[in-house]
Order: sequence, then C-alpha cells, then structure tokens
Amino acid sequence: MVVTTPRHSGHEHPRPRSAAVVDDIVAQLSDLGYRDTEPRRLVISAVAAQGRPFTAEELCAALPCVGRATVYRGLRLLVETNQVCRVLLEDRELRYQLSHQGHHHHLLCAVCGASADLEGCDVEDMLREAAAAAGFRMSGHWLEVYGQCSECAEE
Amino acid sequence: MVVTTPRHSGHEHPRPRSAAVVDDIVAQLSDLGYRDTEPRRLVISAVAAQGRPFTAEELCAALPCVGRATVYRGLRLLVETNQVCRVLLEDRELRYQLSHQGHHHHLLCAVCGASADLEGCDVEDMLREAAAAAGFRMSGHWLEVYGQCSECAEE
DNA sequence: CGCCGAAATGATACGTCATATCATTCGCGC
DNA sequence: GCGCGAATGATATGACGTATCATTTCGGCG
Repeated sequence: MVVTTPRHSGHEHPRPRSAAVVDDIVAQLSDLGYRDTEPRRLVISAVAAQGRPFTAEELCAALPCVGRATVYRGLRLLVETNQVCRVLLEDRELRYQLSHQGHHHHLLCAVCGASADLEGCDVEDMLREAAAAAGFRMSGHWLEVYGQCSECAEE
Repeated sequence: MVVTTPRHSGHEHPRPRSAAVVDDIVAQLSDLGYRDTEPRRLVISAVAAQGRPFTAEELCAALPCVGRATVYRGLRLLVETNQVCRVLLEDRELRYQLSHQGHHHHLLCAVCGASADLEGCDVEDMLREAAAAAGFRMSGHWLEVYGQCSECAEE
C-alpha cells in the first residue's frame, strides 16, 4: 500500500476541503503524542468524507485497505479526543459523526438519516437543577432527539 | 420515588409483594392475548425481584431453569408492553427495570448503580420547542442522566 | 374432560459488533 | 541511518442478541 497523499501545497490542484480537516486533526493528535500514520490518515479522511452519521462497519467497508482493528482503534481515538462524537439511534445502533463544536445534542431524522445540532436549548442546567432537587449530583447525560427533519416532514 | 400501594386491604395470606406484581402483569399480558406460562411468570418474577437496573444476562443467570431465548423474549415482551423500561449506562451497557409510571427518565448513580426517576422536569416540551425552531418534528427522544445519588455523594 | 391448533419454549446455530492478542511494520527522535 | 516503542493487521475471542425448528404447553371448544 504505497498511496502517497500529496503533502505539500505547492501549486498542485486545490485539494479537497477535507484534506485541510484531516491535516488539522492529525496536527492535534500529533500534539497529543499520537503518530502521523498512513492508515490513521485514511481513517480520518474517510470520516471527514461522510455526509451523515455513519457506522464503524460502514467505515470499514469504505476502507478495504485498512485493517478492521485499525479502523475501530482510530475511531475510538477520535472519540476520545473529541474529534468525533457518538450518535445513538432509536434502535440502539451506534453511529459516529465529526463533531463541529463542544458539547451538543443531535436532531436525528428517521427518514433520511441526517443529523443536525440542537441549538438554543440549555437542557444541561435544567437537568442539573431537577436532579439536584432530588439530591442527585449530575455529572453527565446522554440525549438524542428523534423525528423528521424539515425536508422529510414536508412529504 | 413512586411506591406501589397494596390494592386490597383484605386479609389474604401475606404473599410476597412481588407475587401481586407478577399477577398484575400476567393479567395485563393476558388481556393482550399473551398466555400465562410458567417460564414467563418466572421471568416476570425475577424482574420484579431486582432492586436496581439489571442486564439480560443477569436475568438469565438468575433463571438457570429458563432458556436464554425465553428470557430474552420475555424481556422484550415486557418492554414492548411498557411493563419494563430500558436503561442505558454511560458505557452503553443496556439494562432493564420495572417501570412504575408512564414516560420518565432516570437518574443513574455511577457508584451504587441505583436508579431514581427524574421528577419535576418537563424536558419533553422544551426539546420539542427547540427542535421545532429548527424545523424539526420531534417524535421521540432518549435521555439518561448520570452522576451520584445523594447517599453516594456524601462520601 | 379430552382434543386440537396456535403460541410458547428451549437447545443450538448463527450473526453482529467490538476488543484482545501478538508477531510484524513503521514513525520519528536521536 | 538506528533503534525503540507506537501502530498495524490477521486472527481469535467474546459479549450480546436473534433465527431456527422440533417439541411442549396453553386454553378454547365441543
């Protein structure tokens, strides 16, 4: 497997936007002491190329040249470093997605599978207070919202 | 925390409280056309005997005389009929618990594993509105709250 | 009460998803 | 270049849950 991705931005053709994302993530991982390897880049690149939440198996299928274990390890690393967030579907299927911001929640369309971030809703504080009222010290939570996105709802 | 009150004040012989719960659930299943079988009662009885969220495997272990498939089928039936609710831990482990009321959410203690119901918090409406603001039609959601219960937080 | 069809059971095979193992390769600092 | 330790990948392992199918059991009915 000797597919060398262009490393220099000389006057080559404009690289796909995802390349910048990949470089960025690789740089961040590098800061944390993780090496810059070919398979890792391939995984990150494939992640960045996904348009909507994807499964680990889909990623494996998209990367036939990368070992299964490596895909799973890469994915786990990205989750641990908050580059990728986990998405839980109603049937408990686990999917992944590049995370664009800090903590947030997803609006998941059951029809087209798209995902949008839930804005303008500070569930956090509300939950923390309600929990505290029961003497419970909240440290985290998991929230997913299911339904239909605006486009799919129109039909 | 909702406590089930004894339904008859009569002077029947004091059966274990769980027996009443089992009978009640069996009756409800019967109304829906599901048969009253020995293995099923055993499953329900074991479910009712659990003090806190349990896994399907724990239930299997507690019921060595009942086939694995039957335990899983029984559990699924109870979930479908809303007698039992599913609980998702932070590590994505799936547990179950008798549900005492309609829709609700859980406060899950990471230390002792206990579960309490989240009261006085209408996340529902809040989420629905926030979602609607994004043109999203919410149909459901999944929410779990993690932390420490009052007892465990004291230490 | 006993019969019978449908539902339920249980042993087991299977499938999926994810991690563990471990010999080999490779990045990267010296 | 050199070498150490991280990373990889083929494979085994294992957790978890469902599908299959022959057999048993429930419960309605004559």
